[in-house]
Amino acid sequence: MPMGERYLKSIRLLAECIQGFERLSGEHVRRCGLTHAQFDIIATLGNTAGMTYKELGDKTLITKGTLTGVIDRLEHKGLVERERSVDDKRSYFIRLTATGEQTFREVFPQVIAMGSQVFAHYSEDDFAALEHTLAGLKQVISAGGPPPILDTTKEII
Amino acid sequence: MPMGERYLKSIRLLAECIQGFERLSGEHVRRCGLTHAQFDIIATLGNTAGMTYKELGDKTLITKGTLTGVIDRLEHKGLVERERSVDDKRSYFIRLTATGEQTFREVFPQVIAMGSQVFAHYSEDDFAALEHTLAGLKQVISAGGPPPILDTTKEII
DNA sequence: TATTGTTATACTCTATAACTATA
DNA sequence: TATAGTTATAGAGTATAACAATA
Repeated sequence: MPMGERYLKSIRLLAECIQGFERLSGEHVRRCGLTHAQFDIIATLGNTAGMTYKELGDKTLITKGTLTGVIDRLEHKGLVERERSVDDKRSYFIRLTATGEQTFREVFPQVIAMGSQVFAHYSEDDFAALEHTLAGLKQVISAGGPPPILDTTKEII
Repeated sequence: MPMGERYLKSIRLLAECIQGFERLSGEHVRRCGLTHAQFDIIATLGNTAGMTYKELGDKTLITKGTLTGVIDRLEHKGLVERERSVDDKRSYFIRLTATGEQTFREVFPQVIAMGSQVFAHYSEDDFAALEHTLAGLKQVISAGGPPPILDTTKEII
């Protein structure tokens, strides 16, 4: 294998892990009538006082034009609500309604329970190793290139 | 943190890694006028003699109804071609055309080169550690639960 | 002038179910 | 009867650009 493709196996594994996890969690999400994007929003807003479109878009990687549609549908379902920001009148705060909170508390634990079963046999060391390697990976990826120093001996985040 | 949520950090990291990687590779993919699903097909067909819809659907997790549309658009662009299977006349083989092969050889190396830069400072040990943890993760996820034995001392695949 | 969010457009993906032709 | 792929439907996500209100 050419050295330029050395990382491909990792990326393939990464993609397969995500696909697999989403396939498992997707059942619970869809059972509540939520799409993946909608669940992303609910999960992002859960346990917060709300945030602006800008923040929501940055966290979920949904562009503003698309976000309006997703929020519209969630608002129509009565799961989120818009409120004008006091500081900046161009801006809206989006937050979960009482119903939205309820959905969050129902769906999220189901996904958590499913994940808990998957990871039932992971030890503290297994988790630590997984987090350490993923944290390093995340850092180089989000930097768009290698970091100044890659210290593999301690936790990065 | 409740023990039931111990794995959430890993999943968040996993999702962020994939998001970050797709954000980087997405540029190259879109620059060639391909969508993510279309690139999946091109990448899956690359370096193969072709495969049936069933196989393509299984590998890319695209359901058959959707797959017809994706293949239609790729065929319309002249990147793939259908050919009736000899063994089973219900079945089609899908393979890259010469143009499709060319696109594969153009786009894929660009994504590879981008990835190579990202992973430039990864050592052989870094790759081994990453693959080992991801392989274990993939196994428990695809099994939908814990594996019979989780042997963390050797490579799983 | 720049930014926040909306609207409009056009396309793609998605799941689902009914359909055909083969097996 | 069961399977491979198509078609039809309806909804949802996506990028993009033009736009209004505000900063």
